[in-house]
Amino acid sequence: MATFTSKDVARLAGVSQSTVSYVMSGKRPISEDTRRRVLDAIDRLTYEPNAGARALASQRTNVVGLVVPFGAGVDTTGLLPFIETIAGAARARDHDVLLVTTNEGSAGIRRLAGRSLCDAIILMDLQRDDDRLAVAADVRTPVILIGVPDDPHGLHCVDLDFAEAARLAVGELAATGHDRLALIGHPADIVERDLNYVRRFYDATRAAAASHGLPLDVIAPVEWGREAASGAAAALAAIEARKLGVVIPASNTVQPVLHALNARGLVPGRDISVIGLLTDAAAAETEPPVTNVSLEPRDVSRRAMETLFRLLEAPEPPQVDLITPKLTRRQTVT
Amino acid sequence: MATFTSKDVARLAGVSQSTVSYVMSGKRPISEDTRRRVLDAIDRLTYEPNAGARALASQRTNVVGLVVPFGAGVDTTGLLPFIETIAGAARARDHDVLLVTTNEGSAGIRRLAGRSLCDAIILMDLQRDDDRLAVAADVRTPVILIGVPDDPHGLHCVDLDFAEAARLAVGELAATGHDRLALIGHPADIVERDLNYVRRFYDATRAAAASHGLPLDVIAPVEWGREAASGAAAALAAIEARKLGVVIPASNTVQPVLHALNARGLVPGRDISVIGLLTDAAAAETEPPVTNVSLEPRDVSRRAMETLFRLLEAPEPPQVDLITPKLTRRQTVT
DNA sequence: TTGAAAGCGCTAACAG
DNA sequence: CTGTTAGCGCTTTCAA
Repeated sequence: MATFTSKDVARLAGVSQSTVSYVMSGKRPISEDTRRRVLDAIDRLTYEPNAGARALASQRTNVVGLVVPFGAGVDTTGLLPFIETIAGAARARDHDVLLVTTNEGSAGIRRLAGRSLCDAIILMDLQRDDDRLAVAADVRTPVILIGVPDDPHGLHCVDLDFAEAARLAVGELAATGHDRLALIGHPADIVERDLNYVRRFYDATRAAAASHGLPLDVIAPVEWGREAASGAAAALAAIEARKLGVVIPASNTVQPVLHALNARGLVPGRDISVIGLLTDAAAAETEPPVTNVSLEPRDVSRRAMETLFRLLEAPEPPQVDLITPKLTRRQTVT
Repeated sequence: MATFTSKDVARLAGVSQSTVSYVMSGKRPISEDTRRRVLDAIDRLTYEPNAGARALASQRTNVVGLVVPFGAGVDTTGLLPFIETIAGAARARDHDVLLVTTNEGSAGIRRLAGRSLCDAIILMDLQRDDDRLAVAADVRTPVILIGVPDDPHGLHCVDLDFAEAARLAVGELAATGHDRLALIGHPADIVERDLNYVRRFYDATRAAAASHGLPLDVIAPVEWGREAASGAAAALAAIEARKLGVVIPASNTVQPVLHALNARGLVPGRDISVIGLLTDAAAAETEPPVTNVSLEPRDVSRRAMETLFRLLEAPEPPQVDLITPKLTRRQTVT
């Protein structure tokens, strides 16, 4: 497969190179006749425009930079749907996705922007006070945050409304007559990284419990995996309550805790209630299916991409765009 | 943050633009003195070379294209480690990763190659007879396959040695005195997609069972999730055997089947033996920890990237590079 | 409605 | 050891 240039297309179609360009971009009117000849030449040669040349000339790469949390022991559960949705939305507008990992820190953002590797950047997995934000705000390339840091530095934010999620969970447990609540925390390294949504959820849970007049025990940190889950279950078993309701915001922790409770003879949905913060798909697959507040990465990602493409057409004042979660009753709350 | 060009650096350092380029690439000797001045200028301006311009001039993008299986209901379990390892290896050599999803089909490969978006492509999730292979073989950009199709079309392949994995599993069950084996299959859509490794594993399991003189029941297809796992457990329970050994190559299916067996009072590791094909990390986390044949995406990815960078320096005759799995005894085989 | 031509920012001969 | 210069393949004025 030889590789052709727009010059070859032009020659074959008997037009100038600029005409080929204009046919492709639609940026100026072209007679139906020449347009046909050009398009015909394009696919007879299976011509594809050279991305580097195009980027150089047009200052547009048609690439979206995506900074994802790898490496650091992250809650990676919901990550794939984010990536997938973002990639899909990008392709729908003839853009590609360049992947950068979080462990590069701000250097990754500098590189994406400095080298003009992409037209816009999506930043995930924000810490509450993230040093990458200063860089992100400083850079010419528009940056969209998935997550809401303490200070967004004038950047656009999109995220699930974690405070509302907490309110929904607590509200449901209050409405079903629980007299005491417990919150199962995240692993220590996640808490230490001070991820924005973790704190947002905890704070709102506390506030909601207080406003319902319910005592709240916080069991944290709780690492991933079986052992830690057993420990958490033991701690739950030790709580004195007429009717105890448990909230578990760490998706990965939900299933192990359900098992551990069962193993102690505390059947979720009968002896103890559990509400998890996880995707509907994941909630439907737990054993037993856990009543959940939705955490839908696809919705968040889609919204982020909409914002991104709007920003690429015209600048906009930054805003915080929160997506409302919903509660789905399954088998773990009575 | 204004953005500078190598001309600005040259001016500030009092040298020519080409000298700046050579300092960065190391492609010709530079006196210690000018090198210092240039490097100094570079970081005073926080200069970063424009990727498009560099690609255009050098015919090298410093980008690796990665085609990942999204969308199609894929066994997505082990995907993240692949991506992560590949991204890391790329960064270690100053390359970035451009993500393309499988559901674009061969068009994705055409685009990556045709637009010169990357220097090399890694293709995952191959079907045994994949229409993308013809395109991949036709294209100037080197392509590395993770997986081994029936006909590699002269492309480099890297993968786990699934046949050896099957032999290890069957051998272990034979050695521990099992008189009958069962293989739990994949979901129907995965089988229909005719993924290369699925067939390789099945065939080798059959052959190994035969060579040990052990009867083998194949229970397939088995969908993801609880219900299908119960069905599979029922089928296992119905098999007449003195000592039954089960092999489960679908990572996602291992845990649900273990639960389902337990629920029927068939305790894995006591009443029935189970060997899973999954990563060591995942195996250690199942309940109970399942004896496993390793499926280590990191090793495979690392190897693929080594091959890729070698190929970028000099062409090489294609080869099939199989990574040897190992068996780890945990608690589900007696 | 179309063409000619000037760059975009870099690399890599070629020349000294 | 370093500078000059000719492109890389595209987009986009400017002119017609």
